[in-house]
Amino acid sequence: MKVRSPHVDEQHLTEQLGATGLRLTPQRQQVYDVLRHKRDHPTAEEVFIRAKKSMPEISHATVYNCLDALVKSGLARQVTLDRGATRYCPNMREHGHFHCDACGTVFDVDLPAQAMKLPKGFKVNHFDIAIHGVCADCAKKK
Amino acid sequence: MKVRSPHVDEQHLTEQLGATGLRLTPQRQQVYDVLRHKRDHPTAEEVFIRAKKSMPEISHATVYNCLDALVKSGLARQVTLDRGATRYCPNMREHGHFHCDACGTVFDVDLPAQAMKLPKGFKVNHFDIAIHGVCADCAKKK
DNA sequence: CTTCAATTTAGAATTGTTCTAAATCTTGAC
DNA sequence: GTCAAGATTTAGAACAATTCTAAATTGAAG
Repeated sequence: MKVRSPHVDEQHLTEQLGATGLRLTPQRQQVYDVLRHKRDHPTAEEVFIRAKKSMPEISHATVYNCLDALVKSGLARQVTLDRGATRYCPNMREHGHFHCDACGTVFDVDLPAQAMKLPKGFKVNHFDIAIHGVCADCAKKK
Repeated sequence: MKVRSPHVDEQHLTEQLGATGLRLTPQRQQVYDVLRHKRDHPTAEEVFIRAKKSMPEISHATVYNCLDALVKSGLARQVTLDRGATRYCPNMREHGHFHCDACGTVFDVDLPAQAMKLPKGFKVNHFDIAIHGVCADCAKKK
């Protein structure tokens, strides 16, 4: 009998990963905990640095592997703004990302875009929508 | 007296670049022509290869410089999907990008997202909205 | 406890982008 | 026109982000 649940949502993690044919490993747990702990849209490098604090042997490649596993299993999302490094976000609710051109902070904002719900005082310069899916031709082929 | 206009929108280009304090150079013209000629959202590398066909001495760095100049002047947009190379798009109309997960093609699609206007038969897996602007704190500071 | 496949690891390799310093081109002042 | 000043281009080096590789480790199933 398990008495403690030292990590967030251990069972949920196992289920989601399992459904994609992946295992829950200590490293994946750790990476997920890092994302949940501070939701500031860290890059893979930042996740690596944070994860090392309580798991000093974790490697770069593993962080990328874990982030990919989480994304594939629907536990996290990639956020790509500009040309810089990809960022990661454990918020799976439908939402957009507001990037402050001045301070660089990335905020989650509500959708839909019709009248995009932004916190008071925010000013939009421009926004990009990227949709992923399957085009008509490819859908037919399958 | 100029008799021919060998390139698309030469005057428009000069104006837009000029407004940002930049000059219209043969290289910038060439890069812009490449983007306009085949609107398949090429990466900087692809633009480089195409531009070389009629301007063999053009360099890598110049292509990046030109693309940045076009983006800054509002003549093209960056499209960042996933972790790969940034793509470029000369369509300045408000629109989103549909990435086919099967064939990789990137299609322009109409907005707004309320009932996102997709071509018939397209299937959406997920979409990301990235908004750029200035947050309330930073707006106050200025 | 053995076997097999999945996962992790360190570090090398690759890819995409930016930087650097020198050469070239433009523009405006004369 | 000529010249100086500044912008732009160039090749290649440097850098940053990501992926790959091969060996070691781990975990699950029999």
